[in-house]
Parts: sequence; structure tokens; C-alpha cells
Amino acid sequence: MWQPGEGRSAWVEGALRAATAALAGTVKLSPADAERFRLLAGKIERYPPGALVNALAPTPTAKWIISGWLCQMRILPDARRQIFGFLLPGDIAPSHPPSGGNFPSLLALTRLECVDVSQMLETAALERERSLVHAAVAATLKIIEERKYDHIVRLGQHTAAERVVSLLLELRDRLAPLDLVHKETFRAPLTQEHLADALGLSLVHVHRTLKTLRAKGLLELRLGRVTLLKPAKLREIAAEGVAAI
Amino acid sequence: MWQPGEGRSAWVEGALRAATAALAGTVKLSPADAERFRLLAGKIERYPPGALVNALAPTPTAKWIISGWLCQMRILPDARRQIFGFLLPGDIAPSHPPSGGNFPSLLALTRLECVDVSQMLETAALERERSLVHAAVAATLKIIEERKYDHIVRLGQHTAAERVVSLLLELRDRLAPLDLVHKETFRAPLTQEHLADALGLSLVHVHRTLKTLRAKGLLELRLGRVTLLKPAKLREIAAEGVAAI
DNA sequence: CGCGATTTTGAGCCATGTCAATCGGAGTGG
DNA sequence: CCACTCCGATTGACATGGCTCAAAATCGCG
Repeated sequence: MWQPGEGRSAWVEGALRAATAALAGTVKLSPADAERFRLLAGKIERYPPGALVNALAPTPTAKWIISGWLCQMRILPDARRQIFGFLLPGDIAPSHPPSGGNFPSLLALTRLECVDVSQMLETAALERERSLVHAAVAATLKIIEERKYDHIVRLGQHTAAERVVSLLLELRDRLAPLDLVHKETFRAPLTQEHLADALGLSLVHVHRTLKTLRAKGLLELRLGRVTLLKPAKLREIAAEGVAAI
Repeated sequence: MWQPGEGRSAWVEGALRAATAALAGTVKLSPADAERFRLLAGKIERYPPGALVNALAPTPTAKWIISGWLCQMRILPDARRQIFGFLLPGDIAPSHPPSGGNFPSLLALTRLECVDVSQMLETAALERERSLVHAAVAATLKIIEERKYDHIVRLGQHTAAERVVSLLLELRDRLAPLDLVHKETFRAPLTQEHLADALGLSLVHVHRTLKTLRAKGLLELRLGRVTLLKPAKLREIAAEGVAAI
């Protein structure tokens, strides 16, 4: 197990606490369990932006994200790309066999710090700790799966503006528990091309859509910084995706 | 446990065998395990076409489909509908809490015969049988999830013709193990509206797309009967969706 | 200062959506 | 057997959202 004083920076410690809080929120851990979970994190793995996480691992292993963003995506034979979703700190990135079946690859969008879940399981001494980890992984997978349904609705039923808005709102709501949203402003390491690939739109059209939203004074998006100027109005735009049954 | 002679029709017995074979194929069960699994099926539940399966159950319970089709879908507030996927005999329909979160509802497209998985678990006497059921459920869920990625790619990257073709090919390939495909012909209880709702297209455009494919002599689709006239050509059309990474 | 990555713009086209009507078959009641 | 109705398939005319191509502007960075 990791021992205090082994040189983990204060910054990483802070990120670890934030990730723990976020995970505890989504997975509904008691404060005690959250603390238990956090202490299982030993070696921190790092990946540079652009890295394909898990691309080389012989065995698929889930990663608990401490800081940084990554996306689940697939490259098509004609070089088009579909992004299935984004993973943020606190999430546990599902690990699929590298190039296994039709499962997505994991691409780091920023520098990434994460903890290998199988390492956490090895660290866990008590049965109680192991089942805690398993439960957290299962619960996260379920939430990620749930988001995928929303994404399908986005792609299948929404207009360009609705797609952009509902995705940005999803990100806002996921970043809020990490305390990364201040005054409806947050950083997102997304280029317009990322948005296009996620939303099934062309880069040019994403840009035009953002331009319109900006012109209407609904939001700002520059330099990886998003500001939702009229959150209520934006929620209204995205509301079509909510389930009625 | 169910006893022979309780009045299950020969037809249902046949369907049960086909469903078992299909499940064994996708989940990779040994013949012995498949037989074990099949014998756990006791009471057969029936639903009429149009029924919302699991809509009323207090507890979510997965259903092993013996015969009939159903779809996973969500109704939007403005009455639009998104179909996430189709479930066929042999599949184990994932059960989500009724109206639970943003998970999909299950809609029977035909008359449906299925077995409640929790009933199978109760029937199971041996630990080995229970873990067999759990493994089968888990493996099926994984496959269903995998298909969802394909569907996202369809919606995000494909043109109308590619969407229609790749969906029909998926159905063909899933029906084949059930021995329901003869000479590249199979029955599918799908209206053009179902296709439209699944593929994120308008009904009218689905029709025009089918008309074009028909005019090119690539396929037939009438009265719930699909014939793939030029399978190779069709695979070529749909091939763009295959993962390159 | 120069380069690669990203954003921004314009022009024109085409895929797909909308609206509105018709058509055909299957069931149903008289 | 006919009249009626309902549902799904079919069609045409027309509108438009989103795409492509191509170029310029801007930004971040070494």
C-alpha cells in the first residue's frame, strides 16, 4: 500500500480528494467508504495527451481517473471518428480488451493521472474493501451506460443546436461535483472537432451552431473555456431529450 | 422445476430449443451447460404485441426471450421516439427499474414468450446452475452493450442507406443462428416507422431509401419479409461502420 | 518570426425533413 | 357482398439543415 511521504505532490492529493468526492457522489458511498476507497489508491499512472490508454495492456484493466479527460471513441476505416462519450475525474474508465470486438478505444484528451483498478484490488486487504471496489466499478459502468442512451437520443433525434447544448450541459453537471464549475464557467479541453466527432456533425457546422448560440447570448466557448450565460434557456433547448416514459 | 407433460406445446418446446442454441452460440456455452440452462426454464410468460414489458414490475427482472421480438426505446416529451435496439429470441432482455433513470423501456413488437430470469435463479438448485445463469446474463448484457456502440456509429456517421443496410445486416446475422434465415430471407416485424425511429430518420426518408435499394436490386422488403438479394454488395455498403482501431 | 493547429467565413449543393395527399390491404359490421 | 375504417406504404412538391470545398484569419508555441 502507498505510504504517506512517498512524494505525491499536494496537487495530486487535492485531485485525488476531488475525484473521491465525485465518485462518492455518483456511486453513493458513505463518507467512511469513500475514505476507504481513496486510501486504496497507490501508484498513480500518467499518460500524455493523445495517448491510447489500455492500447497495449494484455489484460483489460479499468482505470480510476484522478485528473484529466479522456474520450471513448472508434476510428472508422475511412478515417472518420466517432466519439461515444467523455470520461472525467472521478469516473472509472471501463476497460475493454485492446481492440477487443467492437468496443471503444480510450483516448487521453489531456495529461491524465489515473489509478489502475486491478492495483487497487491487489492493495485491498479486506474482503470488504474488495467488494467496495467492485461495487464502485459496477455502479460507474451503469452510469456510463445510461449516458450512452442519452447520447443515442442526441444523435437520433436532436438538431445541431440541441446536440451541442445538451452535451455541454451534461459536462457542466458532471464537472460541478468536482468543484470545477464557477459561475457557470468551466474548462473543457475540447476542440470543435471533438464536438463534431461526438455529435455526428461536421466541424464547420459545429462552429456555425456555436456562433449562433453565442450571437443569441446563450453561451461563450473560447480557448477551452465554456460559460453558460443563460442556463435556464439552455436547459429548455436540451429538454427534448428527457425521457417521457 | 417444470415437469414434462405440463402442457407446454411442441411449438414452444421447439422455440425453447432454438433460443437455447442461439444463446449458447453468443455466450459460448458448452452443450452440457446449454442443456442445463434450458432445463431451468419453468413458467413461460406471455405478452401481447404492444405490451410494455417490465412496466409494472416493482423489481426489475431480466427476461430470457423464447420467441418474439421486442425493442428498447424511449419516448420523448414531444412524442418522438428513439429505438435503441431490438431484442430477439435467445437474447436476455436487460431489465431496468421501470421508468428508472434514463434507461429504456421494453416494448413487445410481436407476441412474446419469455422466461423470467429471477424465476430461473429460484429454480436453480445447485450453485453451479446459479452461476451459469449469472454468467449468461452478464455475457448477454455485454453483447447488447457492444451493439449499442455500433448503433451510435450508425447514427453519428452513416448516411441513410448505410444505416438501413447495416441494421438489416445486423438482424440477419442475429437471426441466422436461430435458423430463421433461409436463402437470405427472414421475417422482421418492423414497420418503416420502426426503422425510422431506430435510425434517426423520417419515415418518408426511410421509405425512399428502401425504394432506392429495391430499385438497385439489392434487397426486397415487403410484409415483414426481408430478402437480401446482393449480400456482398450490401456488406460493402455497411462496411464503413467497422472499427479500424 | 514562423509554423502547425484551430477557428472562422463564404458559396453552393445535396441529403433529408415536412406537409399533404393518395393508395392498398385487412378487418369489421351490416 | 358492400361500405367503412384503420394502418401502413407510397408519392410529389417544396423547404432547409447540414455538408463540402476552399480559403483566410487567429492562436499557441518554439
